[in-house]
Amino acid sequence: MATMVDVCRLAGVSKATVSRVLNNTGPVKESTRQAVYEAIQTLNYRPNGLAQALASHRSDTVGLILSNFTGSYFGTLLRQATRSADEAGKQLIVTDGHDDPKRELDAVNMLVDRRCDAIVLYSRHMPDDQLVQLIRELPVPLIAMNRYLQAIPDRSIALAQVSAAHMATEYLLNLGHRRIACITRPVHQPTAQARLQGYREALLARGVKVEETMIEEGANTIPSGYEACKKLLDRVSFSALVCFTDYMAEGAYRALSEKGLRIPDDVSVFGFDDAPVAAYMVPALSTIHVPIEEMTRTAFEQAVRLAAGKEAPPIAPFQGRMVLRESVSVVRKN
Amino acid sequence: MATMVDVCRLAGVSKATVSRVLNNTGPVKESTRQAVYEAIQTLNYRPNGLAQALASHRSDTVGLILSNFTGSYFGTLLRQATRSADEAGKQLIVTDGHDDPKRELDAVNMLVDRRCDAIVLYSRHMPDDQLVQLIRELPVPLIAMNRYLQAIPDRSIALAQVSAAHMATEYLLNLGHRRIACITRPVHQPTAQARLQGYREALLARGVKVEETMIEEGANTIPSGYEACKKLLDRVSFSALVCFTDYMAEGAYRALSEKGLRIPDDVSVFGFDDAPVAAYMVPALSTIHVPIEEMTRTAFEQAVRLAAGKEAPPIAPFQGRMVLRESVSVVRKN
DNA sequence: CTGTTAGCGCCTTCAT
DNA sequence: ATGAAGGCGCTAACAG
Repeated sequence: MATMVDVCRLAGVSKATVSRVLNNTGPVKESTRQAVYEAIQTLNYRPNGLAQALASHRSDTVGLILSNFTGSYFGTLLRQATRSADEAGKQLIVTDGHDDPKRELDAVNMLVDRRCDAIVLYSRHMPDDQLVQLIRELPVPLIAMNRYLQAIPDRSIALAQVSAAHMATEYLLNLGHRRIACITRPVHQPTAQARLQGYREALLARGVKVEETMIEEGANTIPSGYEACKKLLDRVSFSALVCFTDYMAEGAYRALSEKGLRIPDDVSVFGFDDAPVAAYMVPALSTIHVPIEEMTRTAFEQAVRLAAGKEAPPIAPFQGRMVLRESVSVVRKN
Repeated sequence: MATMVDVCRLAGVSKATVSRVLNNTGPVKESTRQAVYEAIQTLNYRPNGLAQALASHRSDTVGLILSNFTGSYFGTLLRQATRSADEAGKQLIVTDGHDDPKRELDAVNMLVDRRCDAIVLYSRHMPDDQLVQLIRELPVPLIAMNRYLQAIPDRSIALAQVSAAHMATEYLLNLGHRRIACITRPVHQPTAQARLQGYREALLARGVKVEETMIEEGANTIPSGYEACKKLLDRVSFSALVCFTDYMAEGAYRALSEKGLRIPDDVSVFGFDDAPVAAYMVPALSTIHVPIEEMTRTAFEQAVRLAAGKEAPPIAPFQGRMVLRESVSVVRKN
């Protein structure tokens, strides 16, 4: 691999000059610029990114920490992340947080060691206060996705979870449903708590008693949605079902079908996320659209802004949007 | 951020010694080792990865180039990639190839500039010979996934596409089907060509004429599978349908359902990939299981092996495996 | 407009 | 067992 000095020799100039034409920093006579270009060409020279980063204190790199790579949700997030990084002229480094605060911390440290310009962390388990402290102590800007940290609203990207779940539940209530079951995500996750809160508040606002037996926990996967729905069917009767994830709704579809129950005639089903599959399920799934792309783009723009030392405004929570399709109807039995 | 010299001063030793305790290279008296550790501790020192890489010519980093992040296929791949990288003690850098040979080349170069120890490239469009040449010229080892490069079998990971498609088609033939339609992936992709070949060969082996009108192209997505199936339904009649992707099968399910056709009573459907959803579709989808995890693991192990300058054996193509579920049955009409 | 000179933070012989 | 010194390849003042 040719190095900068090789270029210097061949072009008959100093390293400073080569550096100048490389980075367009400072004036260079056109003729010498050409000479340098030629040398670069014939030597097939490419600057060493590590050396550049070490000397300039910028690596043009942004790190992304995720703990789940499967499923369209994170696929969409990842795709937008690569695009945003691209647009900002940054390299994206993706690392696994293993759904564990300790390992997420390790990941952050590795990224810092690699001198990332900024870090985007999608964490489900790290406590808010620990996250806030981490962000404050870190030598590079860190944006937390999937959080609303009111102490540092310019570092967090969140979805208005409570109102989104409220919206879906209320919609079912308006259709006359009173027995509304729920398949939640793992309840130890803040996201699940918030959605459950929205679900409960909507019911209570209508004077419908919340029965804990109507709530079953899944693990965000299709199989877990299937199992959770079977448990519910064995335990209680309901005319509507809210699933806190489209995947779990997919599993529920199967469980319902196996019981000979028809959607929405016998049971209305509401999902969450608006996964690409939702519109093609049979029947098409009504769900809450989550603007993942927009949120991801915002996260990266903010990260890049902070990395550049620019002003970075606080970011308001994003709103979910109801997408009504075929899986819900007015109540027909109760 | 504390640096190595800070540690030196505090511990009263030289950089060499600090380096030794850091990397466990060379002997150090136990007492001084402790002193160094303490200094590191109190200074909260973390070595600069860039500087380490620059000086040692190893970055403990492996690059992965992908052009698609959506869908469970790449989700699974990505998850395994992070795991494999982890196990090898490497950082994973994921970059977008944008489904374009030119941009894939850019991505490779950026990774080389960052001094990755090895690169794994999942390319769908770069011609074989260009790929081979690239691999030969590159200063770091590159493993091509989704390819069988017989010139360099130690650098390519492939699935036996032809036989997999053959297997599925033959199975349908054995059930008595003769009118077997096909929704293919974009035909300009080598993968699609190979699968089509398997499909055609199976039919011909049974003396069934291959009708081009029975073949429709999709784009690997649910919506495209839906559209392709609708076109087929408007054009020809068939008792079985082979989809070269489970996603497209999902779309086809919906199209079939809209026409009032039942699976498998009216039409048998065969998928490809064995996505997590396959077992939960209604009816559960019969498909070809592709060992993505195993292939990915192998790719990374090979990459790491090569990066370490070790022996790296040639890698035989992986085999698909039929997974039979509810979506196929003996022919009932024709 | 261009060259000189220090670093950036660490690794790595080679002495001692 | 430890230290001194010279890179790794590039950027960034500062002169000229």
